[in-house]
Amino acid sequence: MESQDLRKAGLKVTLPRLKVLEILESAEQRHMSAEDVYKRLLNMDEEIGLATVYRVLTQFEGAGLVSRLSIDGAHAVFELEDGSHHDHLLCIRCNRIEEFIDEVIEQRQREIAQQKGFEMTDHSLYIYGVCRDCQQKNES
Amino acid sequence: MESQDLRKAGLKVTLPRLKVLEILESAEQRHMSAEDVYKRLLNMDEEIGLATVYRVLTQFEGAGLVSRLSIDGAHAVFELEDGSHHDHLLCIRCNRIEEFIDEVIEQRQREIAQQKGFEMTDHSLYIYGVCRDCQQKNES
DNA sequence: GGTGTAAATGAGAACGTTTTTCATTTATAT
DNA sequence: ATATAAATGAAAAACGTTCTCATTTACACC
Ligand SMILES: [Mn+2]
Ligand SMILES: [Mn+2]
Ligand SMILES: [Zn+2]
Ligand SMILES: [Zn+2]
Repeated sequence: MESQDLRKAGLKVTLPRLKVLEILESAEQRHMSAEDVYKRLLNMDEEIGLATVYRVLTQFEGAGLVSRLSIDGAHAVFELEDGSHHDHLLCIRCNRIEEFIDEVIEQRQREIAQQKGFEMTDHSLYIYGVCRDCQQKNES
Repeated sequence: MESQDLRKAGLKVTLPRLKVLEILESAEQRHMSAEDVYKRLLNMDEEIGLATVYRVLTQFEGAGLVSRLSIDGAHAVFELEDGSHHDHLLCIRCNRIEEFIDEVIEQRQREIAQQKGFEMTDHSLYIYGVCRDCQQKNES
């Protein structure tokens, strides 16, 4: 019952919020843009505006239910927050997104921040490349 | 003589391009947004449009003369390309930007890409935090 | 179950950054 | 000097995202 998640987050239980949560939970793609979510809503014949989708996703972010990736110049994408930090690998051909976590990198980042006198609050790491599938498609 | 840099890059030698190059070379801040460059031009009483500044910076990027940082949701910032890759630390209070390079992180990234079957083409790493100066200003 | 109130929504306007369009100007090869 | 392709300025458009404001809705209380 997702209603509890919403109430716990101090948000009223409304149809747009339930539907957006449902989409994020059942999507085959874990990382979705606001536009992706909006299109899915249209397919489900839900008359929910794009502005509402943005609002809801932003509120979910504030409530810690989702996190937002700000990839380069592209759209922001959102994913359900599962409490575990991770970073991302992106295919520049097909936009596939893979996740990874590397403690060595995490630790080095902390050391670099300390060495430069920074109190680290966050970091953002994206590795770009061509995924295995896209490499094969390109063999000539 | 910056004209040579331009000609080498296959770009005609024009006043806007010379001025933008000059600004990037003499700026006290190594990282500048298009707007920053444009404002500097106005101060120098050069009547160069913002669209031209964007165009020139984008061409310089294509020619390998400058590189573009796409920081989170903020403006893009540009810096003169010196051939040496580095990553960035950003102060979330005063927007100060510091540079660093860490071979351990670079190497781990290569390993992660390989492990996931990606042919790595690029990466982007930003560490966010509060710089030393801004920490002191906040002591209560 | 009604009622009142604050919160949430939809539609479209506004936003800030960046790109495009198009008529005019300019650099450069001849 | 001339011709031609490239570069420019100004304004409009594009883009993703946020805001405004009139209307609707959730839900605390009776
Ligand atoms: Mn993820
Ligand atoms: Mn730099
Ligand atoms: Zn791919
Ligand atoms: Zn600072």
